[in-house]
Amino acid sequence: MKNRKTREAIVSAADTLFYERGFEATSFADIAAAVEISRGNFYYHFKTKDEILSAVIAKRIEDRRAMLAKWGEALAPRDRILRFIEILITNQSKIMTFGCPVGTLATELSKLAHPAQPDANQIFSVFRDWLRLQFEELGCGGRSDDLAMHLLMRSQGIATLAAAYKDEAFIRREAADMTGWLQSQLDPSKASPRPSH
Amino acid sequence: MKNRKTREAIVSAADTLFYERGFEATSFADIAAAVEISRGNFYYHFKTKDEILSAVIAKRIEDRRAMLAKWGEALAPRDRILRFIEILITNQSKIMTFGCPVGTLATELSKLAHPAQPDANQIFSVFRDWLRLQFEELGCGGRSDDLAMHLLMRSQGIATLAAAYKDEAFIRREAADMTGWLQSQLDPSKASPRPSH
DNA sequence: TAATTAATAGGTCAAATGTCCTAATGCGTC
DNA sequence: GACGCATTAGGACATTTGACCTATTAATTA
Repeated sequence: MKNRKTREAIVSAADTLFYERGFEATSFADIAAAVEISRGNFYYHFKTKDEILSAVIAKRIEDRRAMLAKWGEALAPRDRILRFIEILITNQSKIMTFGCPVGTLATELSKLAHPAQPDANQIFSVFRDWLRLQFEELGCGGRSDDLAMHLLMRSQGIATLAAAYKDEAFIRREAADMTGWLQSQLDPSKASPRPSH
Repeated sequence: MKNRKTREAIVSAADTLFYERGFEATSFADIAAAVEISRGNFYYHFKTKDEILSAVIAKRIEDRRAMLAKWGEALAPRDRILRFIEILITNQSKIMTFGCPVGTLATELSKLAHPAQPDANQIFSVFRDWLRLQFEELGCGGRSDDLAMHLLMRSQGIATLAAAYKDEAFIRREAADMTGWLQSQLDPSKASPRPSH
């Protein structure tokens, strides 16, 4: 079926455009042009803009779940968390240009009081729940969710400032500090009070 | 002159609306309605939307400068930084609903590739420079700017997650953790590796 | 091959938006 | 009181947007 292929192309293009320009700033025509289809064809697949948004959010959730599942197969819990921190380095240039795809969408939908806001938060929760699980496996018990939120918080803060200042060194420095923080949490005895500063 | 009064009312209303709904999502009509003036009158004061944006950014910079100057008179450097952290608690409910006014504007303008983005970043820099100055006064020397960025980073991360999850306890917990971090930086000997977690 | 469904193209529509203009009104000065 | 400038009102306009419709083509099935 050509159906699925076109549909996926639309969702993929919308995903990119929503990330790079924002949800509101992206129009039907923009997406249709990116996929090189007519607006009519577009309407055949998605009746409303909210429908595309839902599809994009679903795709993002699925993509992240798949990524984390891959890490789960190959890495130990501690290394999985380190890999999470490394995303900041890996996606450096995109983050410096467009910020964090998860955070910026959640923020935008929050301001628009958009009904899909809870769905967008689910993308956050994919990471939150996964991180909590890693900390639990590492024996952090009841602190695990707090630690997960702390890591998420740092990622969001780093992404926001990185996008504002376009400062590579800042990202690297804070990623290293995050790693130091992680070690101090998992191995309190060896912790240094000044990890990298 | 009535001129200035109307102008200030417009900028003030635009400031609020840009914060609560975002820049793009706020229309001329929205602002005019909020001030209860006609669009024609509006156009007399501001010819383009970008002109209003500039005025709003200038106002935000001025407001923050004034706030920080006040703190400078009454508080010691250390307490000034603590007061900065307290903003998160003081503005809790607004932050949980609309995020950080500084970060969300900078992010939005960044995505729109808006020419005023550097101006919006100046609001960030008001805090960054001020925080750096406090750390310098506290004898942190060359680390001062990094420490300032670290505090900004945490504020942004907390605001983003607070807006997503609307979690008061999270804000309080992370604000306390930030305070602990501050103490560990200013007074390394007494530092505990697990401030609050 | 004929019939039916899936998919695409392109045009239309009302509403909203940023921008601009002109006419009217207030208001201080001579 | 009359003049001139500052301010305000409200409408006009082109463009864009999300949404919708119908006609046409491609694909599948009978």
